[in-house]
Amino acid sequence: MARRKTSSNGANATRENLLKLAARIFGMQGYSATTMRTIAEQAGIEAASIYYHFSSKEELVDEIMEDGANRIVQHLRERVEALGPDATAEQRFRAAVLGQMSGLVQHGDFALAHRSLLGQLPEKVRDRQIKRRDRHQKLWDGLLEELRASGQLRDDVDIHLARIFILSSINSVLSWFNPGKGSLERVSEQFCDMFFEGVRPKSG
Amino acid sequence: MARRKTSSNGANATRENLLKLAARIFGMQGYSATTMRTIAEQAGIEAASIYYHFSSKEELVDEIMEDGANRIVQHLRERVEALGPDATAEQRFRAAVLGQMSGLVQHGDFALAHRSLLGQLPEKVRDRQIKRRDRHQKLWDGLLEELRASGQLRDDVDIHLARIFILSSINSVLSWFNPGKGSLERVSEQFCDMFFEGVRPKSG
DNA sequence: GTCTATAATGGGATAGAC
DNA sequence: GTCTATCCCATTATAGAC
Repeated sequence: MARRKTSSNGANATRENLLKLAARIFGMQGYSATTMRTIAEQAGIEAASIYYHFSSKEELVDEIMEDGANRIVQHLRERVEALGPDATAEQRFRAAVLGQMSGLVQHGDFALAHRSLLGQLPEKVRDRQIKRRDRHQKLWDGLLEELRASGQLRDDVDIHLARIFILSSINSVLSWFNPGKGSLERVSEQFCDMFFEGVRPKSG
Repeated sequence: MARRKTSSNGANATRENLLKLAARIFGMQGYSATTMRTIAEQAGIEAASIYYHFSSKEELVDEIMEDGANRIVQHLRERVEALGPDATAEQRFRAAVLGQMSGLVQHGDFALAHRSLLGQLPEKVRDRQIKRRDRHQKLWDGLLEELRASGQLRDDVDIHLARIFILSSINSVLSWFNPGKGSLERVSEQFCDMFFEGVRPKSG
């Protein structure tokens, strides 16, 4: 995926392992509360050994943020594009909802880390992630404009508010969804149904 | 509001000031990254002086969490109960949506701190706040059940998912709403309209 | 590639003067 | 009620052995 240091295979395996472990711990405890010692302990090595793989705590967290965001956006894009060119706007929208949800859940450690760390980071790392988030929101605005062009979005609905409305719900799965009981497909379908039809009975 | 130490008026003013300042800093930087020295600096005193008002960093953050949650729930309850006993379920629901939103915005520092700190706290403090959140969710489930009893919530809509759906959107205002441009009344109304009617045109 | 040892810094908290 | 001075400990990061 990303650039590698000059090193053997064992080093890269350790590196990947450190990224995953660190993502989980950063996500649970926050940036400052997470120490290099704690990460090292989980990995079964000494803290100093981490510095062979990452030059600093900041570089480690930077890579976690990049990696996490990349994985989820890529997951979402693949799901939408897999529909092919003949899909309707609504089909694409529904695929995007499920796509983002399943991306968040599948890469849960990175997603949790990304969300919980955003506010707490060194400035350079944070600025890059905020720009990335803006691009991601534009992707969603595009999906909603397609929806409007195809006659599935009322004229009096504000696109930005509609995007906030659906994205808040999608992203909330991180805080409560339990893969053991319940399926994401069902959650995604119910959210989309509420989004399109509302909750009020038709013969109210 | 809460218990006071035996002290003069000046002490309580300083204490309140410390709570507010600390809430803002905790909310921005997280629990571990926020130092007693930083809080003291913002308040124009020395770090050691904080310990006259609070016995520890943990007690300080505990009081911020309690205070923040109390303020917002009370604000919401007042808005709903001000409607009187003859209000419809939908009127009560819409008042609750706007009530929670305006509570979050008015007590922004405490609300932000409460949200961003929840995962990072000493166990005892966290457990109490999680129980509080559960009670708050039951309040919303109650509002939704009233809605169903009054025929305004479709039978195939899951109450828990509907609660997550609307609460995620409400709570998101903390991350993006700018009181300078736009009114909460309008946001609340649009969210409620989308929630009840959906975004699809009636003659789709 | 990982270790031990350690440097340099900054954290929470306390003692006691004023 | 706030200060100065200080204790003790944890942190990031480096140096150099293996």
